[in-house]
Amino acid sequence: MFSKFTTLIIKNMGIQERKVRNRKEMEKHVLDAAMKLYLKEGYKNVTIRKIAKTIEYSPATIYLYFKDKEEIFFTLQKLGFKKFYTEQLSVQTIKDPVKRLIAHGEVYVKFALENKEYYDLMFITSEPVFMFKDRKDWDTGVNSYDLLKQNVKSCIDAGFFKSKDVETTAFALWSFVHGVSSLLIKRGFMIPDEFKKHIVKGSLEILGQIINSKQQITINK
Amino acid sequence: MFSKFTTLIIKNMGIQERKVRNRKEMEKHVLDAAMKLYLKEGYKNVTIRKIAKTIEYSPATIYLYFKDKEEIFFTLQKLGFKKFYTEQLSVQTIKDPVKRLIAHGEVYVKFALENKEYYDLMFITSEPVFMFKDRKDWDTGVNSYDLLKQNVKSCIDAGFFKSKDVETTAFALWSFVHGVSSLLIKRGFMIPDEFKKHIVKGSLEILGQIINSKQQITINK
DNA sequence: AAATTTACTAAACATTGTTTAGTTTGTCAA
DNA sequence: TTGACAAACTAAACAATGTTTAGTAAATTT
Repeated sequence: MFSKFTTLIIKNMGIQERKVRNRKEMEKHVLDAAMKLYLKEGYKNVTIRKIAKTIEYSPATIYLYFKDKEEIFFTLQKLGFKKFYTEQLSVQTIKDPVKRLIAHGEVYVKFALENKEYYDLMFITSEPVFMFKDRKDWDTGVNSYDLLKQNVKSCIDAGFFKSKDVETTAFALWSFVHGVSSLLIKRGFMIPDEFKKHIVKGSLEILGQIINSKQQITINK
Repeated sequence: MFSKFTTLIIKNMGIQERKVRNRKEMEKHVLDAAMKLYLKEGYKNVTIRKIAKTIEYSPATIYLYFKDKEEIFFTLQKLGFKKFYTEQLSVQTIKDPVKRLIAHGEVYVKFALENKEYYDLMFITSEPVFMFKDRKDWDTGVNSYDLLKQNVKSCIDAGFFKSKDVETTAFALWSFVHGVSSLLIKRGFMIPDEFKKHIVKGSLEILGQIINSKQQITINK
């Protein structure tokens, strides 16, 4: 009876685990297919039917894994925020507050330009109209902004920046890196390719100047 | 024979003019209806059928005035650029280059926040996938950017800014005001309303600091 | 008055997201 | 192993979309 009992549990658990695994695999297939289609021709190109054809299932099956099309994009967005937050954490090892904040800005723009589609979904497009019923879904986004404010505060505490208003300064810095990123992503065609690197570099130098502002004034060249 | 000839022309011209007038009126009706729907619930809410119902014509009629839905939005975009350029021109009366450039930035953000939908169509959304076959369609956009570069150059010539690179500096400034504008428009819900004015003001002060950078260093408080 | 052009529309088409109702397959107690 | 049950999947249909076609009625020209 003991063996029978255990085998039952073991069997159940094995099956249950496989089922969870299968479900996650299926979800991933859908997300991968959606991202692939989005990459190729944008939001309009991502149809449930095309996703279904890509993963070789019927359209109806997709609705067993995602409530609707919106949820698919919302999930992709969440994945983007997760990756984004992880990459941003990497700068926290830098001790010097100014260097850290500058690196933070660089990582931000780097992420945006290396993950254009994610960035688009996260901060530009309004397509997957946000589902902000659960605040926790927005968590990594909030965490990222908190991280920025924390790093801004370190600089202000160390005597940098003209203003001592953390909130406003953080917003201004965010605006700057977001502006650089989104213009390059959405209006990149306006700028010749050979200029782009130069422009990013130049913009980041200006970012450095903003952060360093107070210090440089006292130096008085 | 003379009178017959002239009356013919006059008659034709009257009819022709009325036809042109009618056509323009109809186009305006369509555009107004589209904008009204867009305002209420965004791009997804603007359907040809709803526009048709609003203006009390059949859906097919709309296709006599616009090639497709895209062209409707493209036209709205062009109207936005026109308004945008006109408003920006107003700062050109300011003689002092620094004051002029700061005012330019203020007018930019002001336009964006007062014409959120236009700004969205012009610089954020990718929905009306751009029709850039004719460069002239993009003219007022280019003019606006040229205006900015001109104003940046005046400041650089007058000894402001750390960098002497007009192209990069102009892009950085554009990034900044675009970042402020687009974040407020698209992610405004993240910021309590009572902070918004404060944040805009603070950001514009930072903009002023960037522009004034060289000057302030030599002053050395 | 006849011919022609213009302004308009009803009806249809293909494509979309999504639901329903049902089938097939897998799981498990007996 | 078998019969009941649940899980996984799908064909077919639905309503809404952008757009086209083929045609009508009115305005205009000849």
